[in-house]
Formats: sequence, structure tokens, C-alpha cells
Amino acid sequence: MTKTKRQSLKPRKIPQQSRAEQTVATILEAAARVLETKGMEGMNTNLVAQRAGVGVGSLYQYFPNKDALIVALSMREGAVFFTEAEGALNEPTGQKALKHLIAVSVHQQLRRPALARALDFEENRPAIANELAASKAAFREVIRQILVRKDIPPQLNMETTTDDLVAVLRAIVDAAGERGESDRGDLESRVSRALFGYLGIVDCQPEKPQRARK
Amino acid sequence: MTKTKRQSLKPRKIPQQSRAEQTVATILEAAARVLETKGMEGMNTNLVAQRAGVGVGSLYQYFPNKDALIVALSMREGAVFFTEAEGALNEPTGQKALKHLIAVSVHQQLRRPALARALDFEENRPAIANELAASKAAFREVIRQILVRKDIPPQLNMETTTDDLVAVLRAIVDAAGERGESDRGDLESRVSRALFGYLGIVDCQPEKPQRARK
Amino acid sequence: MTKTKRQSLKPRKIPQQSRAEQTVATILEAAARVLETKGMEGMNTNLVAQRAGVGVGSLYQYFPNKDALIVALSMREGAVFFTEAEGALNEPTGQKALKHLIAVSVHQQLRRPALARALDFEENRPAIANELAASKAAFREVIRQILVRKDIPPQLNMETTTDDLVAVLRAIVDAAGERGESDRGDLESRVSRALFGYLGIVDCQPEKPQRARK
Amino acid sequence: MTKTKRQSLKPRKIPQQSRAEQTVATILEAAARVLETKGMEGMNTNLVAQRAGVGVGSLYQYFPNKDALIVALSMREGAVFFTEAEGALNEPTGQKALKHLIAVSVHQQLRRPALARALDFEENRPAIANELAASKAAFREVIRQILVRKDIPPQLNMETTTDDLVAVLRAIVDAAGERGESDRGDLESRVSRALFGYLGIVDCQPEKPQRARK
DNA sequence: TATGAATGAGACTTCATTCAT
DNA sequence: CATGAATGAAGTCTCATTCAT
Repeated sequence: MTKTKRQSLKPRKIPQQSRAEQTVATILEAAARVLETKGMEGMNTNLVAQRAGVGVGSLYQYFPNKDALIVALSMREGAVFFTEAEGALNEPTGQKALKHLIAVSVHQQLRRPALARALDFEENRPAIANELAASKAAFREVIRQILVRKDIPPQLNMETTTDDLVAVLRAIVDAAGERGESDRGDLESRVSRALFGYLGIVDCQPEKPQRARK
Repeated sequence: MTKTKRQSLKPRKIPQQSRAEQTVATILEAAARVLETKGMEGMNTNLVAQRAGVGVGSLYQYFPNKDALIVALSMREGAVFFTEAEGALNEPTGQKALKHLIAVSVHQQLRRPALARALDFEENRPAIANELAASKAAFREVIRQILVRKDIPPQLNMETTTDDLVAVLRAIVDAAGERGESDRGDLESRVSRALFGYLGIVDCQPEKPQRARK
Repeated sequence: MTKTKRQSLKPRKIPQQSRAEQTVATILEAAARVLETKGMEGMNTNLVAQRAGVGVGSLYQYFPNKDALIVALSMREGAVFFTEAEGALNEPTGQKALKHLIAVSVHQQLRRPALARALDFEENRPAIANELAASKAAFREVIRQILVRKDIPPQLNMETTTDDLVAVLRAIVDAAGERGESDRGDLESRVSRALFGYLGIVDCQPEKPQRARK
Repeated sequence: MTKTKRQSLKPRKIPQQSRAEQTVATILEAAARVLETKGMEGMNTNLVAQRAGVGVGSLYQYFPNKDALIVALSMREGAVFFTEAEGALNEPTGQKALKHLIAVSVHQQLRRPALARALDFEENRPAIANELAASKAAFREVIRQILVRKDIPPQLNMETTTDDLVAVLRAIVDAAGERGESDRGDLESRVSRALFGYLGIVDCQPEKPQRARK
């Protein structure tokens, strides 16, 4: 490359006027919509700018490059999600916390399934994963805190387990999104079965409430 | 033009001379290696041809376009896998069949993890998924046949279940590949737990071999 | 930047077919003409390609980037020049060698003054100077060999002297080019005076060998 | 548009309030520093404004376009220099005047070598050279006045000679700047040799003043 | 059939300049 | 007057694909 100084993917400038804040929001939403509609293949900065009703220059005023846009979008989506996810830590038991987490994830993914799926994918590209490391770490920390609860069987390798849980969660929910599912209850139940199974939480008499023993 | 006429993705010709067959194989392997090394980002037809030691023209002789190349590669990888996977149907019980399937999948993915992951992703792109529908259907049929065995709890929606199983399988194994894992046993066990859990197969005394009761 | 791997400025590929050789030559000549006409400001790869009657792609097939094109052009011009310049070493005396060098330089610069001037400037840009280091070194070596001749006063710092000689040579000839001069004899004489003066070669009876006074 | 309407390059307004004067000075100094640091390549109006701590808008308040900024900078640097250079005319002899001029030039160039070099180059761009014609003429007039002194050999073409002197002067001093030299004495001596040589001022017994022969 | 040179649409990005606040 | 957000023309470069040899 001729002029390829590696640039930060962080937003270029913090908007100082409310007009700018609006512009940034508009651009992000436009990006989201393009991503939903045409996927990463069909997304390009000119199109995003056009759809946002601004010049390309404006886009580059706030995002140093295309990837930074994706990162920002990921973060925007992640922010809401993370706040809700943290609520899981208030649950009394590990299992309830996990259910909470699942519910939140399912909810998040089902709100804008196409977008969520597209981002899920992009987030794995090294260039981007790198930028998102912090957010990702925060989310994983939540999981870790759940896993150490008393009612969750101890896991040999926390790292691996965390990765796996996230992967499975995403996999099922993404697949659901792809099929256009919208029944949250069913989806949550399926995810739960997989995750609980993975964790070795055997629920021998799950469905039928037992009558009191003599 | 970059992406103009929609063309068939099927290989342009079935090579009938062994020389041609050899060429196709060479190209495919080159594509595989490029995919492994540089990911989809870094893969391009010129590079693949060069690495294969043929002119780009030759590549286009056998593959009408880039996607066709990916499809063919997917199929090549899928073929071996599918044969082994079919073996699962010979297992006496559903659970054993599932274990068999898992073992085969894990084995497959761990052979060339980077390639497998890259393909997993590409296979979801609509243009490609479409072409791969048949192979995918065949694989899913195997799963279906396993799921109807007596020792597997009946599933409400076969379609969904199948999708989910595949998704979870891939998710965990891909994550493992990404981390560079290579312990097949551990990986199989984790996948099993998730899948069996998902299917509602509770295994109340799984790990510790019980001592004979008096 | 996102994709800015620093690329070599060396030509990308050696043309293997004579058609390609022709293309490269055409592109270079087009670049030369654009440079002459519009200067570096007005030169851009699209224009060069258009003027050469080829697609931009072809340009980038042989030159990884714009700078590489400049470098190649510099080298093309330098090659002829250098061969002639080396001839100076065959001159019997240092002063004659220097005159030879001056004559050659003047000749070179006056052939395509605008081009020569434009290149002179570009060659100082660090990115390019770097690539041209070898050629430059070779030329300076010629000068060095001249400077150590017996009839040239010893110089304190060879490096500096060499630089200065080249700088002065260029400066005067470029200025002449800018004014549209074409009288080689006069130009050579002016340059000689400056260079010989710089070197401390006093030529008390320069032009007409005086006959002994009575 | 990038380069559309040809506009006057003169500063848009003569600042009459000291605040404005201050702003202009700040902008010019910022431009100087950017030019020194990043060269013309890396200089752009937004950056200059930012470095000056003003909005781009303000920059355009005082300079109708980028070139006007360069011109103004050139003039700022030239002004000091010119005043000092005029002092040469007070010298008793032409040769002393020339030495004076050389000393002043060397001094000027060595104060901010990077800036001086960058400007030297820019000043040759036609768009700018045009605006600077007046200043340049004034400087050349000084040289002309020196050249007609009795102790300077008559020159055939005053124009050419003047150009050449300036070119040589610049060439050597720029080269020195590029190498990071800082020994003014040595530099002045080298320049003198070249210029005096060019003018045909032979200094047959330069160093040791010979005693009169019998 | 094989080759690889040629193509050009289109993606990304920059930066001089304008203008509403 | 100052500001800085917005603009978009223009330039650089890539890569899937074609086609003459």
C-alpha cells in the first residue's frame, strides 16, 4: 500500500454540537439498515452515507474508516444489551442468572435479527474483534461471575466454558433469526437445554412439579 | 464488471480427462490453502490461480465464477465428511449414532480448523447456501434418521431441532478451532453435553462408573 | 488506514509477453508526457492510463502504486544518462572528465527539460529517494572517481562535495530549462565555471591559450 | 470543488485590529510548523487551522485559499530576509556585497532549514511564483545592482546570471539543510567558491596574500 | 485448452472549501 | 467575526472476469 498508516478504529472525533450528534446517530442507523438489508457484501460507505442523507465526507468525519463504523455499530448494539445483561448478576441463583442472561440475549437478537447476525459475524473478524475486546471481556466477566455460583457445577476451564456458552447461545439464536422465528419462549427453552446440558446441570424431574413427600 | 450476471454455480464442466481432474484438484487445494492462510478477505481468484500454478483463465475454465469455487471446495470437504457421517446410521442406538456423528464432525473440523471455519461462514451466504442445499439436506436427513430412534426423546419440530444441532455442533467446534484446541476427547465431551442436553437426554449418573450394588 | 501494507515500489511483475513490454513502455511514456505537461500536481494514475490508452488496471498490473511509476520513470531516464556519464571515466584528466560529465548532464536535461525538472524534484521526496538510492550511489561514485584525479584539488569532505556538485549542476540546468534555453555551449560554460570555481580550480587563462609574451 | 475558481491569492483583508493581526500570525506560524514537520504532502488547511487553534473558517477568513496561505508564508519569510539582503548594497565593493548576500542567505536558510526548503520548492509552482513575482523582482534587483559594480566581471546576460546565482545559492544551501549541516562558515565558503567561480572572479592567490614581487 | 494481459466498475478515503449557527 | 459540521469531487487502488494469442 501506498499510504496505509494503520489507523485507530476509534471514532475520529467526539461531536461537539448537537447537530453532529444527530448526524452520527443517523449514520449509524443507516449503517444498521444497510447491514440488515444487504449484508456486509452489499454495504459500502457511499451507500451508507447516501442512505443517511449525508455526504460521504461526513461519515469519514466521525469514523476513520469502514471498520470503525462497524465497531461503533457493534458497540451501540452491545451497550443496551450489556446493561440488561448485567442485571443477571442480581438474580439469587446461578441458574436463574443464566436464564436471565439467555432471556436477554434472545430478546436482543430477536429485536433485529438480521442486524444481530450480521454483526455477530463481523465481530469475529480479527481487525474488529480487537477493538471490541474490552466490551467482550466485560460480557464474559458477567458469565464468569455466574459460573462460580454454588448451584453451577464447577467447570474445569473457565475460559473455554465461557467461550462455548457464548458460541452456543449465538449459534442457536442466530439460526432462529435466520429462520425468522419469533417465539421467544421456545427459543429460550431450547437455548437453556443446550447450555444447562453443557454445564452438566441435570434436571432429572424438570417438568412435573413433584408432590410433597410424605 | 464486478458482479454482473448471475450464473450457475455448478462447475462448468465435469472433467473427463485425468489431466483436467488433476487441475481441478490442484485449484481446489490452492483455494483451500489460501482460505486457511488469509481468510476470505485475502482470497482472490488471481491469487488462487497463481498458487495453483495455473493461469486465471484455467480457473475460469472450470469454475464459472468465484462463488462456484467456494461451492466446489465446500463440497469437496463435505464429501469425505458425509460418507463418514452416514456411518452413524449403522450404530445400534440413537445416542450412539449421535456420538458417532459428533466424533466425525469434531474430527473433520479439527483436521483443518481454519479452513473449516472459513467455509462454515461462507456456507451461510445465501448465494452459496443455495447451491449447497442438496448436500445440506442429505446431512440433515442423517440427523433426522437419528432423531427418530427410540432412545431419543421425540422432538416437536424436526426442522428446527436439526438446524439447532448443527448450529451448536459447529459453534463449539469452530470456537475450539479458533482457540487452537486439539484435544478431540474433551471437545467431543463438551459438544455431547450440549447436544444431549438440548435433546433432553438426561444422563443422571454420567461420569462416575457406579460400583456394583450389593 | 485499514489496508495500508507498505508496498515495494519495485515494478510488480516482469512482463512475460512482448505485448506487456509494449504496455509498460507506453505507460511510462504517457506518464512522462503528463508530467511534462501538467507537472506532478496534474498527474494522476487515471489520466496516465487514459493517455496511454490502457485501463487503470493495466497500470497497476505493472506498478504497485503511483510512486512506483515515478521511480520507474526516473530509472528509465537515469539509465541512458548513466551509461553516457560513465564514459567520463575514460577521459584522461579529471577536468576533462568533469567537462564530459557536465556535457552529458546538460544534454540529458535539455532533451526533455520539463520532464527532467519534474523528476529532479520528485527524486527528492523521501519515499522515492529511497528507491533510487542505488542509482544515485552509482552516479555519485562516478563523481567520486573524478574528484580523486590528480588535477582536481583535494576536497575535504567527499560526500558533501559530491552532493554540492550535483546540486549545482541541477540547479543551473533546471533554471535554464525553465527559461527555455537551448544553447548547450553557453549552459555548459556556465555550469563549468560554477563547478570549477567550487572545486577551487582556478583557470587564470581560461579561454584563449595565450602565446608567450614577448 | 477542489480546485475551481481561480481566485486572487492576496490576503483577503488587511487586518486592522490587532486581534486579527494576531490570528493571522498564529495561522502563519502554524502553517510554517506543519510545513516543517510534515512537508507539503502532509499539510492541509484543516490541520493548520487546528494547530493554530482556530476554526478552518477563520483561516478562510484571512486567506481565500490554500495557495494564498503559502504565498503569505513565503512573504513573511522573505520580508525579514529581504531587509537584511538590502544591506548588501551598502558594502563598498561588489565582492563584499556578494559575500554579504551569501551570508544573509545562508543565515536565513539555516534558521529553519526544513521550512526554507519546503518554501523554495513551493515558490516554483507557477500559481505561486506568479504572486511572488514582485518580491522576487525586488530581490533580483539587489543582485543586479551588485553585479554592475566595478569589481565584478561584466556579465553577458544579466537575467540569466541573476537566475543562476539564485539557483546555485539555493541549491547548495538546500542540500546543506537536507544533510542537517549547521556550520555557516563552511557553507558560506562553498557557496562563495561556486558563485565567484561562476562570475569569473578568479582569485589566483586566494588564501595567502602574496607579497609584491620585486 | 491454457495462458496471462487487459479491463473497468466500484470501493475507499482525503481535503479544499462553504455556510448555517 | 468565529466556528466546525458538512460537502463531494477527485484520486488511489482492487479484483472478478474476459479474450486474444
